[in-house]
Amino acid sequence: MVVVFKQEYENQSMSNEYSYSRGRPPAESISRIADWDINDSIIPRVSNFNLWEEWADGHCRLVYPPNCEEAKRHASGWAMRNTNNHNVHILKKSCLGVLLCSRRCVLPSGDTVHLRPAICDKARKKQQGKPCPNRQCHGHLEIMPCRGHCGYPVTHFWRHTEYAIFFQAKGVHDHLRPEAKSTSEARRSFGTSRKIRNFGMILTRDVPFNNKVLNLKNQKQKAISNGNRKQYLSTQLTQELITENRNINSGCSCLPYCCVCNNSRLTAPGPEPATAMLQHQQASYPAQHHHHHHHRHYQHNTSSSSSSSEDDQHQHHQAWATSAGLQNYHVLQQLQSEPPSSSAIVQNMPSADFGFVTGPQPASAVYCQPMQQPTTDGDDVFQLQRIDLRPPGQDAATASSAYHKCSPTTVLDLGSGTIHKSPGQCSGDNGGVGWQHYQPVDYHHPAAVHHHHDHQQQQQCFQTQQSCDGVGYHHHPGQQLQYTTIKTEEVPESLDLMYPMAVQDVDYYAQLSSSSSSVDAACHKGNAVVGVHNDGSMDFIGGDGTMADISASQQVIDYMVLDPTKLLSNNNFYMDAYCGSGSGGAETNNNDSDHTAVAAFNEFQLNAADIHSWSQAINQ
DNA sequence: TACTGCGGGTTTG
DNA sequence: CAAACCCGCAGTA
Repeated sequence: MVVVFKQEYENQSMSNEYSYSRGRPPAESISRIADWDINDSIIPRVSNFNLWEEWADGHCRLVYPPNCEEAKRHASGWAMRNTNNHNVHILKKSCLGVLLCSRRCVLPSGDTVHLRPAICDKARKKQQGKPCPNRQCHGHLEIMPCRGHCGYPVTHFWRHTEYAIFFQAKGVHDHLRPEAKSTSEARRSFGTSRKIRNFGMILTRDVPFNNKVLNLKNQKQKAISNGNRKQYLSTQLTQELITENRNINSGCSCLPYCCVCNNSRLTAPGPEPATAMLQHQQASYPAQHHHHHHHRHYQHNTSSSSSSSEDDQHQHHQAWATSAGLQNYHVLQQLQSEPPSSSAIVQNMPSADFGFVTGPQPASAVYCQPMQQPTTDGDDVFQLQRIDLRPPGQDAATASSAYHKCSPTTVLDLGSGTIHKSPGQCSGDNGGVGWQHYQPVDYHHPAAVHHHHDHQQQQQCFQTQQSCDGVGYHHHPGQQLQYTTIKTEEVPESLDLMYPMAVQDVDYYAQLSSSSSSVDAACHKGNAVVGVHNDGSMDFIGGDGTMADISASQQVIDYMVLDPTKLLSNNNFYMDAYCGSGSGGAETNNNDSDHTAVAAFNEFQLNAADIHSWSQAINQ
């Protein structure tokens, strides 16, 4: 057996400057493509390891160092339960899905419920049927099982060798990420579900700095019981956020939404229509890769020495650099009026900690926009993202509620840097009509302090490739990120966005396998387009999904508006668009509208659901 | 009380 | 036969 661990190391500056994008593994992590299988009789010895991926998703193979605590614990953000595969050498786990509200309630803030199922069967049974944490909802908790692997739960395999810990995942989670394990544990330590209910509402309404307090206990315990564990966690903090989710199908070549396997429920209306899409897209959303300042390779002697001040800053930025922060940005704004005093922190726990996902998740990726750090000259720009510096410029609640009502008045094509304006329509297919085009303004790398945001954003907003056999990640040195700052002059408050774009620096769609060509159309992620309302709400729009869009910086593109109301109320709306025309993605879509639908659907996955990474980041 | 790993056993395709 | 699944047990926190 020829074993080649394809390394995709970048030199540090390169990784800082160019490397982050959706669909690619962390630049400092080795490729998720490996010429080994967990079931191989002989597993190669390796010395280069992947960074820890808490939310590993899709078909992937990862190698962790033998001293990786998370790997040793076979940890995962997903709720994975042990499954007996009658192989003492390989530990197999299957996903339990996520606990959802039976009514799929959406809080005024836009939050939804996504609790972590208990691993223990008995405890899990007790969870089900309990009242929804949303006090104003009369629904009950129910399990949405994972069917991400051809109709069966996603499975994780762990295999230990003397020199490494091998991890292999099969399937693509078709549901929301559950709350982070640390959050679940913390909540449990808090007490009964009744408390949860109350907490949930409090937190959802208020602050995002929640779990910092919520997990104090946990942290204490960890620190006490684990010696230098704490320090390790600070390292982990970065690494966990580096989680990169994209799918590299080595076994099943089905598309995540239109699995061509026999059992895929996604090809037909499933029992959980209201959430299937939301969940899938959420699940497919990569954990955030942020903050290269803390990036490090996993070597045999992994260590961390972040200063407290660094950590503070790190956490501070991280809250905004992660999609979770984005999800809650409006909540943060509310919090702005109050200094984050300890009491406030105690009272205000983020919805994330209690299993809420803020906002219509499909569109939550849109929230990344306010996070874009502008050049320092724009006081009128990016007020939202500067909550740490000043009071918010907009009312979050307004933005959230308005989100459901209107389509964007301003749309930024993240791929081309073109800004489109419209009077605002509420249609899901009004793409392009009436939009004005603004030429992108190229601002090269802004202040270094924003680097992590840049990367974060890039990863968030570039769709990842998924479910394609053999995904190649190619870097083209010497090219730079392009930052596009848009200042809307006519409607100053309507939109100010800057978005880091990888212009021609990444070949997202290089296919290593000829077999992937048939699914190119479905796999390609086009330009991410974000619409921002005057009130701060935003819609999410996908590009046309063609490769040309990736590098084309100023072309007019096709796009469609993903109407959150459709996403929430009609699970099949975009699904139909996605699957209906392409035979489950198994055939190439040549029709432009199909491209649009496919791309839009894929882009739909771009949500700011990485609440857990964010939570943990805050914690640690 | 819950998590985790283990392993016997059953069901299903 | 492989894979998924159920169940109980033991150790641990």
